[in-house]
Amino acid sequence: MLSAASIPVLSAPVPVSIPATSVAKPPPPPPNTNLSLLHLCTHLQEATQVHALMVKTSQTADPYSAGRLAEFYALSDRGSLEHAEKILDSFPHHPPTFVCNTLMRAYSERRNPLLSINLYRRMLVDAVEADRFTFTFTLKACTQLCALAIGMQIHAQVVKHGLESNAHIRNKLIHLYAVSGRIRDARKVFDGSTEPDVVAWNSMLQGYADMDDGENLHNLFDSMPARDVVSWNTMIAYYIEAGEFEEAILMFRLMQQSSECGLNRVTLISVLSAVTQLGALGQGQWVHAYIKRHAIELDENLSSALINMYSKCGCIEGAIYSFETTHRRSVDTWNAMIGCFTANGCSLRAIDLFSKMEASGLMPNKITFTCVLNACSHGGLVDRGIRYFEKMSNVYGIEPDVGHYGCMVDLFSRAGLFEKAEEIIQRMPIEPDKVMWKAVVGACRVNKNYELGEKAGLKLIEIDPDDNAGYVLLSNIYAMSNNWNGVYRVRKLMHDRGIKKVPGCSSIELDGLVHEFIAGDAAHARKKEIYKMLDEMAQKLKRAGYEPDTTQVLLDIEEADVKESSLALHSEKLAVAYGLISTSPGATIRVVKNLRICGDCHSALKLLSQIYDRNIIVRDANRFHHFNRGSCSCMDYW
DNA sequence: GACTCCCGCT
Repeated sequence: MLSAASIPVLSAPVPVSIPATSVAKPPPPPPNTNLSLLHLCTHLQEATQVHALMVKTSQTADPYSAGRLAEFYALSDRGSLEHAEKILDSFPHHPPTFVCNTLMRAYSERRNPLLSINLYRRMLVDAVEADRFTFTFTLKACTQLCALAIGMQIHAQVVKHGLESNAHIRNKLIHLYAVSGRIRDARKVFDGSTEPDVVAWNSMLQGYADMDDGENLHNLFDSMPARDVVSWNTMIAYYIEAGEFEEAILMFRLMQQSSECGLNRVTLISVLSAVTQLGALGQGQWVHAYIKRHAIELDENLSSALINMYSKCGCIEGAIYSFETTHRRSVDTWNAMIGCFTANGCSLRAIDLFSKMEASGLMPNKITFTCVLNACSHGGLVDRGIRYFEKMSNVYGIEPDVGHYGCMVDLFSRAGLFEKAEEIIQRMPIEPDKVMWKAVVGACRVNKNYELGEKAGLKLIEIDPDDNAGYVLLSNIYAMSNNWNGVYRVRKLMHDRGIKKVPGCSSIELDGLVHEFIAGDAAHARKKEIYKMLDEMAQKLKRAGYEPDTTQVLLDIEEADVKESSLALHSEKLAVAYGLISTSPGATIRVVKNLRICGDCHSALKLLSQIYDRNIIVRDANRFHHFNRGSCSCMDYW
C-alpha cells in the first residue's frame, strides 16, 4: 500500500534540472531523480512504480541504473529476488557485471549458493567481465557449498586477473581453504600476503580452531599485531567447542582485561553458553548484570541464551525475569521458557505457558512440542501428553520426529504402561534411536520390568557399541534382578571392547570458581573439613532414620566392593558437603552432576535439605532436582 | 556502486 504522502510525488515526477549551457568538458551525470526516489520507497509496489517510470524513459537499459534497481530489489528488505532476476533477464546477451554481482550476493545471503555458481558460469559463457566483487561472491558461495574444486578454479581465475593481493578476495580464499580442511593451503595464501589484515588473521584462527589444532591456534593468536572482537570470540568459541568451559570463561576475562576491543552480542551469547554448561549461576548473573548495566537490548537470541542459562542453573525466577523483560519474543524465546519449566519439574507451568503462547498467536514448532511432551512425561500427565501429541499434527501440521516419538515412549514407560510404549515403537514410521531405548531402560529400572529392560539394554548396546551408557544401564538391570551372571557378562564385554564407564563428577560454583569432585575425591585443598562435614552429615542422617540404599552400590559396576562407605563418598555428597561449609546458613546450594543422580543420594539430599534447612538444587544429566524441606521437585518421579 | 572473519542446539 502507498502511504498518502508519497502518492503525489510518484504521480508527478520532479522535473530534472538540466544545465542551460553546454560546456567543453563532458558534464557530470545528472542527478537521477528516479534512482533517488527508489530509496524512499517503503514498499515493493512503490518501487515497481518507479521501475515502470524508468522503463518508460528507457532508463533501465543504462547499466548503472539497472544496477541500482537490481541492488534495491535483491538486497533491501523491501525488495524481491524475482524482480531482481527480471532485471538480469532484461539483458539476455551481456548483463552488466554489477547486476550479476548483486544477484550472486543476494543468493549467498539467502543461502542459495548454487545459484551463485550457476550465475558465474553464465557470466563466463556470456563473456561478462568479472571484477574483484565477482570473485568474493563466488568464493563465498564455494565456501558455503564446501565446493573446494570449483573454488580452486576460481583461485586460478583470480591469479589470471591479477587480483591475488585484494584483501577481500584473499581473505575469502583463506576462509575457503580453512573450512575445507586445507589448512596448509590457507596458510600459503596467508603467508603470501604482505600485510594481512585482522580478517585474514581471524580466518586463519578459525581454520586452526576447526582443525582442533590448539597449538597453532595459540601461536597465531599470540603473534597477532592486533586482535578484534572476532579474534577473541573465535578463541572463546574454540574452548566451548572443545568442552573446556572454564578456559572459555578465562579467555573472556583476558579479553576484558586487554581492553583491545569491546564485546558484542556474539561474545555474550558464547560466554552464556559456557556458563550454562558449567551451571555457574554467579558468572551467568554477572553477564546478565553487564547486559543491564550497558542497556543492551534483549533480542530474541540473547534472551533465549539468558533464559537457557538461568534454566540450566536451576534458577527459575531468573529465567522468568529474563522472559518478561524481553520485548520481542520469538518461538525460541517461548521454547526456552517452556523448556525451563519442563527441566525444573514445573510441568503444569510449562503447559500453562504453552497455552499462553498459543493465545499470543505465535506458531509453535517442533521444539515447542518436544518441551511440552517432555513436561507431560516428567509430570506423569499421560492423557494430556496424548492430546498434545495428536494436536501437534492435527492442528499444527507438524509431523512427529524421532524425538517426539521418544517423548511418548518415555511418557508411557514412566507411567508403567509398557504395552503402549512398545506399541508406539512398533508402529512409528522411524527407527527407534538410542535416546528412546535409554528412556525405556530407565523406566524399566524404576518400574522393575526386568524382561523389557534387558531387551532394551541389549538394543542400546547394539545401536551404539561405543557408548558406555548401554552397558551400565544393562548391568544395572541385571544387578537389580540379582542376575550376577549377567552383570559379569556385561562387565567382561565392556572390558573386551575397551569401554570405560564415565566417572560421576559433581561441581559447585563459589565466588566465581567452579570446584569439581569425583567420588572419593581427596584432591581438594579443604579436604579435611569436607570429610569432617561428611561424617557429620552421615551421623545426622542416621539419626533422622536414613538407611543407606546399598542396592545402589551394587549397580555401580566399578565400586561394587566398598558398598556403604563408597555411597557416602559419592561426588554429589562431596559437593554438597563443600557447599555446606563454604556458604552462609540458609544459602541455596547448587550442584551440577554429569550423570544422573543416584537413588541413594536422592533420598539423602531430601533429608539433608530438611536437616540443614537449605535449598539444594542438583542439575543432573537429564533434569533438575530442587530439594527443599525434605522433598524433591521431581516428586521422586524420574 | 558493494564485499570478507565470530554465537546459538534436541
